[in-house]
Amino acid sequence: MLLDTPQQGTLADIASRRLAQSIVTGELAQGQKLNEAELAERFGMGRGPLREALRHLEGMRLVKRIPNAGARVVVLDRKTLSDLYTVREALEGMACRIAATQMSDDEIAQLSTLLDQDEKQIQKQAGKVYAQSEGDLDFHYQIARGSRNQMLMDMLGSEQYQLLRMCRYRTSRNAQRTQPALSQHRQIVNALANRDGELAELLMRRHIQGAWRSISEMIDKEEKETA
Amino acid sequence: MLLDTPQQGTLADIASRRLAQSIVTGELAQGQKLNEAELAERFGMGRGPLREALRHLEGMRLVKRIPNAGARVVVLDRKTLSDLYTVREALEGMACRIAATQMSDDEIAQLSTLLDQDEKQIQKQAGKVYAQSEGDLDFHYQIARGSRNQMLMDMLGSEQYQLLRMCRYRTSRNAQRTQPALSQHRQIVNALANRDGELAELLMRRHIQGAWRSISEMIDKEEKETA
DNA sequence: TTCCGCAACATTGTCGACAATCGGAGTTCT
DNA sequence: AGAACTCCGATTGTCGACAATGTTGCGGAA
Repeated sequence: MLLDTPQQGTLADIASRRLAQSIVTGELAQGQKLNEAELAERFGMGRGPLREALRHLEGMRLVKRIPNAGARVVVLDRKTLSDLYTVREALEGMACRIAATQMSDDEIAQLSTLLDQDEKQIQKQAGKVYAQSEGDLDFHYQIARGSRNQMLMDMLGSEQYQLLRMCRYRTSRNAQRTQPALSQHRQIVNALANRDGELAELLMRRHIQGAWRSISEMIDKEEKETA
Repeated sequence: MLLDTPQQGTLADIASRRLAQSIVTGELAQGQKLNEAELAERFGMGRGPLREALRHLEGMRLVKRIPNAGARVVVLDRKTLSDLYTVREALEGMACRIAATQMSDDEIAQLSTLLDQDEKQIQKQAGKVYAQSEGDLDFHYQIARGSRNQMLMDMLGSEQYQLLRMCRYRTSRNAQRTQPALSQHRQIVNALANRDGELAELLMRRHIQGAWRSISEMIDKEEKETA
């Protein structure tokens, strides 16, 4: 995978990664209070590095800190997710537009190969998960890289995709949107291959809007079940 | 001003704000090494809170940290600024599109009033600075607020605008772009008043592209002078 | 009974000291 | 002379203890 960060630096960095992992996978529930002393002990470190990690996660929007009252795991309610997908639409649309002029033919071909692999995996798993899987994120991240825009890559990579993964862990059981998603990916690659940035941006934005509609419906169902 | 943060919380927050201010105004030069002990003493606090502040500033992209080697003020080279303006174009374009459907008539009217004030100030100051001034940022921030998208507001407010202000302090002496900028702002307000989100987005994107071209030329001149 | 205040507890915020690591000056070997 | 090695000072990373702040539950008064 291209999104994980195996290299281990300071304790604060390690704590940051471990916490991010726990939050994304749902091991730490949304809204859960994060006790500094407890976490520090669990990770075998002092509270200093852990506090720095919390600051970092706050910047990544994975936790919300309230002065003198501690940190809690962020809660992905409907509004927050809606906002997230809107921002993604803007950023990935732009990335896609630029990628159409900046990516090499080789990179675009690799992107196509990636989709072939995904398709095989889908058939093997009988349409289990795709738009919910890491393969999808790889596709999007490769396009972000294609923009050659470091800030764009940072924003999409280190913040947004973590939140997306978090959202997916929460709602992964349901949701079958693999076929339309794969088809849309193919269209996007076509536009990139034709160096049509405007079309590529349009398609990417539509793709993300579609993903949001799918997630949104899923949230509706869940709310009805819960109620 | 709507962008400053007068409320004082923990020492780390105070340090963060003071450092951000010093960096944005150029009091701390770009690329300058930030010594923890020295800064902690200057601010009259321990190194703990200061380190947390540095983590926070790293998240805001105002400083760059290298493990075991300290933190330095970010350097806004041509590529970084180019990336920044591209991201801004995407985000503010989206904000503008949504604002066209979400802002109240009253808010749009206030926006228009804001421009009137700016115009007066320009005439008084004989076209001194505008696209370089905080008035411009106010305009953009009001539109971000109009999107009703908290994530968008956070990104534009706490990160991007700080970098923009930093860029402006660096290049404020030159650059006269007040008239076209004001005119473009007026066009945008018109589109908002007509509830034409698509046009508003287009105009905002052009406006930011124009701003980047202006900044870019300025950087070119500076480089020639320096060389 | 219910609401308010107060006190004891739990948690966060801060500091100073110690350990680990990095960069550089001086030295030595080829 | 140039390059690499080594040691030393400086700086960052980490920890444990203390202070400040929030929270909780108990008891008393209306």
